[in-house]
Amino acid sequence: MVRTRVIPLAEQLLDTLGEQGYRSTSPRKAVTQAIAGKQGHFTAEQLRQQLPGVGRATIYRSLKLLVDSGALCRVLLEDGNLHYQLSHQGHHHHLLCVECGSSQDLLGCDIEDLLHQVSAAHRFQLSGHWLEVYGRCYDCLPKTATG
Amino acid sequence: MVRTRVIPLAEQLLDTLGEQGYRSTSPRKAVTQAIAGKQGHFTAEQLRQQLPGVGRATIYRSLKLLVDSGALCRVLLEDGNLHYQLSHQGHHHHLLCVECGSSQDLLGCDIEDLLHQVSAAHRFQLSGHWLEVYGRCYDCLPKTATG
DNA sequence: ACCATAATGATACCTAGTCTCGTTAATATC
DNA sequence: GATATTAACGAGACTAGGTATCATTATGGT
Ligand SMILES: [Mn+2]
Ligand SMILES: [Mn+2]
Ligand SMILES: [Zn+2]
Ligand SMILES: [Zn+2]
Repeated sequence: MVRTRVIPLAEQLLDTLGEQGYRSTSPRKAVTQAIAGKQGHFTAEQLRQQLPGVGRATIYRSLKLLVDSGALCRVLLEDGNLHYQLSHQGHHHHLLCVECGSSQDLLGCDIEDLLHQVSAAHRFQLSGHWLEVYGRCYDCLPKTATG
Repeated sequence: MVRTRVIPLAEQLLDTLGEQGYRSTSPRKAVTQAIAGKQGHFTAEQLRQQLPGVGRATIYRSLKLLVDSGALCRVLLEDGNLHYQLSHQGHHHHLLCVECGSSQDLLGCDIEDLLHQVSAAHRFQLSGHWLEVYGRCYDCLPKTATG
């Protein structure tokens, strides 16, 4: 009997679903394990190729559940492609490197406050927003001042 | 001979393309006229239905040219659908009403400054961003304090 | 008027995602 | 542990939105 290593985070994801009444099925175990092992953001298609035994509809259904539960966040790349990424906190945004594709969480940003202010000025009742920030991460900056 | 009314803005859009070396063709005239007559945002599909004589590829090609030239901006609705809208100024953002679908340009917003600050704090070289703001416009707010 | 070629539209194709529906398997109850 | 209920599954058809191909047409320069 092979002892498969269960990543704690995967169990946690599954538990989150369980608390919402969703059953703990083996496709969901496979999906949550695969996601828990991911470093950066990924597409549904990548996940699908990694889990050929799981049906396509199930992949998409699981992603939706995890996004709705807050465990995953959607990331819109500059090229328009939608990726997914583990969400370690609540609502937040990403600094996406157009060079290496890495993403950093945007921390200590009072964009919400700013949006509330300007919304009020426009007599607009703010209910949500979508923000993505593109550029180059530190590792991808040209290291010297001249080319 | 029918005298079709040419909307000045349509000519202006066509001129913009002309300055970039693109020919003034009749499909492009049809597209720019249709767009010039639009009030709010619209989808490629709506434009296509309005112009059954223009090929689908041409609709998309024209939209791309106009976005690239800065005459149109893309607007991402909360449901994920991509719309287009005349761009009266340079880079800017929209307050999108989830009730009536209207959009206001977000003015006097120093989000760029804020993003530069926080990017610098993350040692991130900012090159672009995408922001959409969702909520209710003044007309769609409940008019009284109680339900 | 003529020419080079940009632009077009019909069509096939593609990617990402949803829907349907008959089958399977997870949980609750006994 | 057996049974019943029904959530969840997967195969596959389908859809929306958009792109690639390519033979034909129309534009703008001379
Ligand atoms: Mn994140
Ligand atoms: Mn605008
Ligand atoms: Zn990078
Ligand atoms: Zn409204």
